[in-house]
Amino acid sequence: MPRLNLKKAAYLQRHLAGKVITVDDFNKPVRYVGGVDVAYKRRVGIGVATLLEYDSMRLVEYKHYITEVDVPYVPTFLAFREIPPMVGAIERLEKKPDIVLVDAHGLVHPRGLGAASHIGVVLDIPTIGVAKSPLVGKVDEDGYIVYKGRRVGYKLGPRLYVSIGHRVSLETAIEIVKNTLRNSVPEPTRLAHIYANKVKKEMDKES
DNA sequence: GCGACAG
DNA sequence: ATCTTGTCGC
Ligand SMILES: [Mg+2]
Repeated sequence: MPRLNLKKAAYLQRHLAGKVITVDDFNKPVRYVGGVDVAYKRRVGIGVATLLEYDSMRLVEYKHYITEVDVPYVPTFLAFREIPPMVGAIERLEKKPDIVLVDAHGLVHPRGLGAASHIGVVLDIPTIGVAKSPLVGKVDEDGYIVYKGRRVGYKLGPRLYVSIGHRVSLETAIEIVKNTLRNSVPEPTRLAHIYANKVKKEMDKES
């Protein structure tokens, strides 16, 4: 059942954390921004990836990927639960996003590898972590999330925490997320969340 | 050792 | 995140 060896999982996270790139390394100017989220129906995960035009925040396309999820949710190990459905959905996109917003933390993590960074390193794509609640660290007077003496993220709102995922600097990540806001909520992940739940409800009718 | 703890 | 319908209010 719980196929998750926390000992090995933590080791893998520390290993991959060393591969996280914290400087801008993506196509500029950004044309397409992606967003990913996952909804669940029992043990079935429904991952959704959206792709929007950066300048207009208009949805261009979105795809979903359904897969069985046997890994339980364990704080700081979220990636092992959500990466499969998220990756499946991202790979189904016809166009490729220049950077992807992930509904989770990136560098704001005990071992420096939240799900947003984990996905970025594994797929080698630029990512940004956009979480709705804190995980670690303290917010200083300027809004930066400080953890172990390092500025790992930024609190953009009461329910919005931004952090480096992969191949992007914190300042650039903050700027990009700001440009995707609609009523204080990142549009790419907001839509991914909505579509994931829509697919889920379709499944409810049947089973 | 105790408590916190993304989604 | 999920379980779960209707209902109050703009
Ligand atoms: Mg989510």
